[in-house]
Amino acid sequence: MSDSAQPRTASADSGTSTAAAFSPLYQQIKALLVKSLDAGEWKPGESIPSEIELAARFQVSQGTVRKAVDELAGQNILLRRQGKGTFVATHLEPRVRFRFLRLAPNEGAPEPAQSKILDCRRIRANAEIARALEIKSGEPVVAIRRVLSFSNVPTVVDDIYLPGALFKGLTADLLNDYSGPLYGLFESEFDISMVRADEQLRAVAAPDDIALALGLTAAIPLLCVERISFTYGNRPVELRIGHYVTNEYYYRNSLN
Amino acid sequence: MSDSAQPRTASADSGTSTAAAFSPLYQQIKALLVKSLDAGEWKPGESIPSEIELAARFQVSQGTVRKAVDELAGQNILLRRQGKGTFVATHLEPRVRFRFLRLAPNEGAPEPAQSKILDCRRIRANAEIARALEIKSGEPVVAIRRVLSFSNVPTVVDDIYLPGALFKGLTADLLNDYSGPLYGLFESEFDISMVRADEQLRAVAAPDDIALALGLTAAIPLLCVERISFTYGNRPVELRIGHYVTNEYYYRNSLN
DNA sequence: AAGTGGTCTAGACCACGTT
DNA sequence: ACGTGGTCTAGACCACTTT
Repeated sequence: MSDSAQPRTASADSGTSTAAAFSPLYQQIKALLVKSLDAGEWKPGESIPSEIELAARFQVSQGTVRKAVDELAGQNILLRRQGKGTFVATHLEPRVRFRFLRLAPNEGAPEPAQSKILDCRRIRANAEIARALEIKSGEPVVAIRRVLSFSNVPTVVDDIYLPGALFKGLTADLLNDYSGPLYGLFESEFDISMVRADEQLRAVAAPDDIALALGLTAAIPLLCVERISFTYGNRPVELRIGHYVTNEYYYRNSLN
Repeated sequence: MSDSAQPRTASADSGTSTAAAFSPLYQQIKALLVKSLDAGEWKPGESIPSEIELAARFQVSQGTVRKAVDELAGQNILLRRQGKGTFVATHLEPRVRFRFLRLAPNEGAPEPAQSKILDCRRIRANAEIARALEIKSGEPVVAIRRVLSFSNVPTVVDDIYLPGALFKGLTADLLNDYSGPLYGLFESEFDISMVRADEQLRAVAAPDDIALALGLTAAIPLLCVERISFTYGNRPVELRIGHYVTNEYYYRNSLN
């Protein structure tokens, strides 16, 4: 085997416009890996094939597979463990949990949250929900309201909206019977992995119903967090509007 | 030259405890590069030597230099430009500006902010400032208050605290004569590059003086952002407490 | 044409975990 | 001992920018 280092050009010319998009081999491998993940070939928590096996499967060198896997590991989609293998990230591992829950106490160590479901019903998407989930207005949506407490202090009210088509058997009973992070339930019961999220943060006066759910007597300022979560391929699968009490807790962030 | 792939072990045993910390070559190179950046060998905006030159200088292969540079580029400390070279990141480039200013308008495209200095004086560090900046209580600190406006709407009040020892000639006049991002001024006038920051976010009722500075009539909820900024080597060099009006703007964030 | 970073390969060896 | 990911090297070629 002599030189075979030429990347296979990914996309054909679309006819009209400029040059064909050049796509490096490792990007193509990366896309293939994501496709397999999306198809459920490897489930969260499981290991994917070794680099050598993947190299053989895709007919590229181990180094090229490595670069593809490196990027997916950098996006926290895969998890490398030296000596053991490469694993599909899961929200059931404690290590990953605080990636999406950014509340930390002003003092002391973080504690696990207790969740209480206040409501779970099927509604039709209004314009805002439809836009966020990229579905049509009027399509079915599961609407959940829950309270998160730390050390028995109610701290967060989340309003969660999920595409009905993807969450068929989701009921209040199922939610109540489950303890652990919601995203873990979504993985194990509905085969939906949350991979990334965008958030918009604002300070607002507590709306009446939220204040009530939190046991607040006045409309104190709350941190309003509007989140859209995405699964593989940047497909939005959750809209979540949270209201956080930020007296004893704060939202932590890092700028790089 | 045969095999010379053995990494030079970085640290000697400290005597007491367990095995010597293994440090890969590229990490050592990375540390050397940061050291040079910190020493001002290459200034923000300038290019660093080519990979081939660096490989010769450090007596390693180009691939090892590449991995070190890759990581620094991933941290936004360096900036790679194909065909041109590798450059030291600078806050004067528009591309980098929105990395540290996370306010985006509810509608429309982001606009540049106008800054107005309300105050600039030298004070002594109280306990909170001293802890954040890792200096002693009572040491000199530059305290700045400014307002940021978008389209002439006052939106942010920042209280900024800087170690006096590092910002000798910083005066209100200097700040007023300057237009552009503060971090750009810090780079060009004081040789201090902001590389990373940690933030704590809370919703608070507007304090009186802040409300006054923003032209608010009532104590509406504000987003309070407490930021500690770091230069090379994780040395804290700025404490900044911002209060944001989040009616027309929001704080954007991404979770990965 | 020359120089830069970007991709790809092949092979050696190291560190870690399991068998 | 073996298999996994992690590091390091050397060399070829590609893509982009400047001379």
